[in-house]
Amino acid sequence: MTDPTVKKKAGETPRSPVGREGVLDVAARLFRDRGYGSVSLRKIAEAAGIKAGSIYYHFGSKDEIVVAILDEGIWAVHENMRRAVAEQPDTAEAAAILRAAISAHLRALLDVSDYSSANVRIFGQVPQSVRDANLPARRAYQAEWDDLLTRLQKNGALRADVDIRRLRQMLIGALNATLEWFDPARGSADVLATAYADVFLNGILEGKDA
Amino acid sequence: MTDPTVKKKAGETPRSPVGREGVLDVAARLFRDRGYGSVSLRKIAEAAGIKAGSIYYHFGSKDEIVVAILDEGIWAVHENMRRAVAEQPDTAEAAAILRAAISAHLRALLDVSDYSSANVRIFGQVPQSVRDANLPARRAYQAEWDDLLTRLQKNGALRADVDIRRLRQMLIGALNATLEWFDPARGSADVLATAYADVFLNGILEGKDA
DNA sequence: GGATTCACCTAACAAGTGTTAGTTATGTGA
DNA sequence: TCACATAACTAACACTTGTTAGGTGAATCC
Repeated sequence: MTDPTVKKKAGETPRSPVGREGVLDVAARLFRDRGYGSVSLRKIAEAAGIKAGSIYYHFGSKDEIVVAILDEGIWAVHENMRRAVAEQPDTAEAAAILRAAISAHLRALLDVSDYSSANVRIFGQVPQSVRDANLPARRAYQAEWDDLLTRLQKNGALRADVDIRRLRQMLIGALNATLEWFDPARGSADVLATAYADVFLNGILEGKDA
Repeated sequence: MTDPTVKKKAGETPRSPVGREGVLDVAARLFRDRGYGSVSLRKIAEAAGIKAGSIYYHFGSKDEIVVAILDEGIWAVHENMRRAVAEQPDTAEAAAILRAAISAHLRALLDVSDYSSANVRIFGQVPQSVRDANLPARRAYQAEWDDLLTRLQKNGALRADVDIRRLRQMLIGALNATLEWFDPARGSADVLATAYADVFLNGILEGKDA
């Protein structure tokens, strides 16, 4: 009577495995929304549709999950930003290159990657050992920005008197802060990126730009 | 033999009470450094030099502590910023007023108040009910900024095409983000405020300012 | 000097924490 | 068909969590 090739009862979803990736996806969103200390393995498991103990099939500890999320988060912004800059034509002006980088960073946080937004929001809350594990990736991304800004300054496009390291901290910090209030229903990440670039490039005082 | 007016044994500090304020001071610093979910009442109590149960003499719940810290934090920045603007002479230029406000906000976070920095860092992690309790204070402070920026724009000092609400979010967000990396050993909050104001007022492109 | 108040203490509670060990059902390759 | 790998499961562990009830010693007031 019952087809032997169909093992599931009617009405049951085939129930494909959640897997390591599914756990990470769900955990990244929870960490981003509620913070590191407020998210337990049982909450992650429940949101993923499995039981807490099962998480240890994929990960050795809670911190291992967090490190994986933090690393993937940096990788995603880094890749997004690097590609956007590389895609600019050789003839591109300094302003256009900077705009592309700003937009890429912002879109990674607000549109593309839950991992990137999770990284920004929980990095300051995780144990020191977890932070340390994520530091190399962070530093590599910062170096990418420093290289770009230094190049533009040497070309004479940026003021000579701005400290590159501090400028990078200001820029990334300002962009990351959008996570605190950005509402996709109120405007796109792209429009926001343009507004940020306008202010950073030309300032807000009347009558100062070309 | 022993003086009856001296009740403590020699070597013992008079042991003045920690009190409500002492608990709040210690809690604000812990919340700021470790995040909301990672700080238990027992950790607060230990840091304050009392036992966990004793906290309930001063507060009705953990959330009551957090709300008190968040409110005090906004009050401190708000007061700092309002005073700095009010102290500007009537003849002050728009740029000078804005610089004063920026500097006041930044100093409140980085120098003056552990409560203000705690607010910025944990607001996004606390339960909805706690957030709601702090919202009126937040909105009042935001309105103060919006008023200031609108006034400067009407005077023609700020570009007419910048959206005030978004500019305020950009400004406060950028300044708040300094908490993530600021190191007092590397430079004062005042110097940092000047650098931020320079960028926001004039931008970073070469050859654009007066 | 007795009562009261202040600021703490101890001890316990039920619920939730990360983690481990052992088990089970499903699918795949030989 | 048997062996194995995959991806879960259950049940428990020691510990931590916010919170409560009741008790204690010192200072203050009448």
